[in-house]
Amino acid sequence: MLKKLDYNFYNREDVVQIARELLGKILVTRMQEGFTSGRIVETEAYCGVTDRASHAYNGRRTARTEIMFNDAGRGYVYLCYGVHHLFNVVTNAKDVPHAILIRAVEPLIGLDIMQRRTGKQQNDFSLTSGPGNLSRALGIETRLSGIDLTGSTIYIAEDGYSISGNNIVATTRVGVNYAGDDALLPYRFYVRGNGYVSARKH
DNA sequence: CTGACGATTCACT
DNA sequence: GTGAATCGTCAGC
Repeated sequence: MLKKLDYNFYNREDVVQIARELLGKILVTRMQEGFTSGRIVETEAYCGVTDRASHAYNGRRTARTEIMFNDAGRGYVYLCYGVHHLFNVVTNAKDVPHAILIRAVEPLIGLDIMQRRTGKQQNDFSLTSGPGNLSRALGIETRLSGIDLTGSTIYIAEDGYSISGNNIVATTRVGVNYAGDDALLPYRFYVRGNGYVSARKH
């Protein structure tokens, strides 16, 4: 049975620890097309004002990033390369702009809906591998940015499944070379051996 | 108002 | 491995 993660899960200080804990949890969307869900197998932590890789680095506060300065438990969705909708979870207290990028899930429910949304002919790993692909499969778009993750449209739940520490790989984040030394931080986590983990499996 | 560019993906060589 | 797609965002003028 599913138990939705509540405000107290998101409203904690250690964004890196939360990113690790999100592995094995279930991301659910309930849209017009129906119910879809997938188990989270890859995440990245973004540590706000002190993290050069974060959109909120150095307190950069704009219309787009404002949602990260909001209270915990919201979704932050933004458009990347004009094409891809990337889904993040906002954590920690109001005015502390921590966020966690969900980079890959393993599909659980609604495979037919996911295939329809993505137009994929086959059900291969690419269906929900990578932040752009999983958002498309689950129907997540930028217009949903700011959504309350304790609501019923998008939420994350646990079902008792857990991943042992030695099956969690910690490594550097993808596509953040511009971040100088912060690009070297081990803020990316994924499930060892899972086929849905996106590029650069080391 | 303008220009540069991105927490990516995919087709093609 | 390389390059194009594609457009909202944001700094700078």
